Amino acid sequence: MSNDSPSAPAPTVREVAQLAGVSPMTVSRTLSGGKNVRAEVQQRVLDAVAALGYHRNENARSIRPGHSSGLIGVAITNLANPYYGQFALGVEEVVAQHGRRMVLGNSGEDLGRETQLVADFVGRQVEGLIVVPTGGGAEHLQPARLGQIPVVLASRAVEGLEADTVLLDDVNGAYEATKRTIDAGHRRIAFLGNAVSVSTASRRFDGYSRALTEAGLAVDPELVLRGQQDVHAARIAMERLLDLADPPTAVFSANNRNTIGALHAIGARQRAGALPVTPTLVGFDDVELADLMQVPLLIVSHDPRALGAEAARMLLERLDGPAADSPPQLVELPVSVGRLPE
Amino acid sequence: MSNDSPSAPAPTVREVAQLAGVSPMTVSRTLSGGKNVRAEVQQRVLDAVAALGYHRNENARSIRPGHSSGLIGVAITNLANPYYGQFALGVEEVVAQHGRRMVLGNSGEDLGRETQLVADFVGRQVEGLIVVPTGGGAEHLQPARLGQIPVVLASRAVEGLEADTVLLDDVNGAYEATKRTIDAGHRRIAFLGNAVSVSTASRRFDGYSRALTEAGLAVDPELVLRGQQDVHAARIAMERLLDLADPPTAVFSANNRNTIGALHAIGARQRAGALPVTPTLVGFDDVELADLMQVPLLIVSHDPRALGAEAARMLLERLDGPAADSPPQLVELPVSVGRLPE
DNA sequence: TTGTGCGATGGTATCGTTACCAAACTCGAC
DNA sequence: GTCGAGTTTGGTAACGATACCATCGCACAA
Repeated sequence: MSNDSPSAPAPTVREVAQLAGVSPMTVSRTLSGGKNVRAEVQQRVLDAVAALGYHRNENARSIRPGHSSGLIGVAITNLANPYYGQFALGVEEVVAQHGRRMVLGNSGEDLGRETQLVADFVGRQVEGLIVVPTGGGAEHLQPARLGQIPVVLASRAVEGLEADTVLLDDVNGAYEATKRTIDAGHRRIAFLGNAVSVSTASRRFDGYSRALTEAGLAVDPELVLRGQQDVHAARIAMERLLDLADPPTAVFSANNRNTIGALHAIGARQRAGALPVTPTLVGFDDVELADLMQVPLLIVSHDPRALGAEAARMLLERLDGPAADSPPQLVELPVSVGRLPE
Repeated sequence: MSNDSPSAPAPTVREVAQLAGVSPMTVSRTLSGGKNVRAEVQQRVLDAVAALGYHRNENARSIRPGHSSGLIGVAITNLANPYYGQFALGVEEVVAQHGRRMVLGNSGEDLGRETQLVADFVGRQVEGLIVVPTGGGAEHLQPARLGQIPVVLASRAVEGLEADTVLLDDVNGAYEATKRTIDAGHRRIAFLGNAVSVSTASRRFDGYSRALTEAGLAVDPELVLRGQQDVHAARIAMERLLDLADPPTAVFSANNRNTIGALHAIGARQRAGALPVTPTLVGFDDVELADLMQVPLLIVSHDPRALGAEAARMLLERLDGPAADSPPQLVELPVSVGRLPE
């Protein structure tokens, strides 16, 4: 009902107090529960709050001793990947249940941006950090740099950094999926992966190669293509595999970007009638619609939302839990390996 | 190098000053550019900052007059939808370029949570808001409630709210796609849509029905199914259409959730060999892999990242631009309508 | 030598809020 | 009517950072 001047600053507790005819303290008390304030006075205060459109200044509150900001800083690598949208959702849901808010930044797989993000989060007095590390550097996450702010690493580990970490069971997922592919009779199984420096990529490669080795199969360098960070690069890599003199009969893809790229390459050749034998695709991460493709498919599936939720839970345990000083924990969430068709 | 006590509070400018043997003012000056501070003193200060792991408290800074928080509040409806991940990415990129940070909240299509989110953002002194409104209420976004904080509505408009708005060209996109479907010979074209209260849904329905009407076709209530908010509901709706005595030869789907659900329904029947005629699918929003499906498909595509970027640009124009008081603007971003196969 | 001007530095007050203490008031018991 | 206990209210200081003004010192010109 009231818009004083065109560029009035936000109203303060003082102005509310004046309008209600009380002291600022009474306003403050009313807004934090109303203990020891007469009901009639409370009503006057609340009316004044509504009339002025007053909101407590959380930043001012947060500089007072004992009070904290209620912010959780989240740095992820690629918001364009639906996987990380789900991850962020899981984080958001859990922290919101605990009265916190999420500040989200996107590093774009760039260590410099990640470092900047983290420094900014700290300056904003976040209570804790959840980071999907780009890898390639840990300096900016060391406790000496962060002071008392706890950090949880999600999805990827960082060497040389002691911190709570939540991962997927990458190694076993990749191992199990590759093993089932071998059991189905495949002998030439290729590998498509993202950047080697990313810990998920190397863990999944480890599972893949362990399964091959255990079955007495060699890891053929010709069939291992790594470093594809987006769908386009993955498609080109898959085309290279299809063009080999002796193409693989199955392909293990280490993440959903690579799976989608591979499906595009396969789909294009199918339509062109230029694919004598359709390779079996084994992919880590769920892909919407993948189950409808005309390609034999085995998915190692998991729930990124649960991953985010678990990271948030670990962080809140440090913040609110009793054992805030316990040693860093490592949690590996299970993945589920589907079944190959027929 | 230094971790005093197990639970030391974050160091303050005072402690840095003491360690460097200067006054807090000199520290402050050094950290904001170093004007009028001797180089040698600056170095001492910077050493002390590094030794203590000091970060300026942005919250304390932000309560000083003239200084603002650098935060942009973003409320979206469904982070699980890849579309909104891309949208958030567009926002983040643009605001980061302007030295701001994004605080992201997910409303889950719930007006109560949206209201709470917005109030919280205001309390945290965000400089501006970007909201994808759930619809069904505008009270919490009225200028009287927000004070001087500018708001940009994205993707969906809100009736009775004067605010900058950026939409897609929903009506024309739906009209054009429907028209091309009619031109291709289809006469029974169904409609699958999300909640009627969502403005995109009704705008796209408008375009659909206008195209039908102009072609002298009636909107058949039997063929219009609305209110499907997720993939599962959409699949069931599509199955109902397929079960009709006289099923549609084409289906217009108003968003990607409905498109994916419809593809699942169609795909399942195709595999079961229970689909005499595969209907043509016309869908708003891009869908990864949709182009590889064995279904005649026409996509009305657009770039959610550009939508987010545009919303951020409009907001920053209000904040930093010269014409901060100009009347609310409405921008409609173009969509691109593909071509029907053969 | 004295004066002038400028660069370097520190003291103080302030932003919005609330913890702490003191003061004023209410009510019932004697 | 007086006292004490409990409730309600307000004043003051402090959180961390910095704008503003005062002060100090130095170099150079007269």
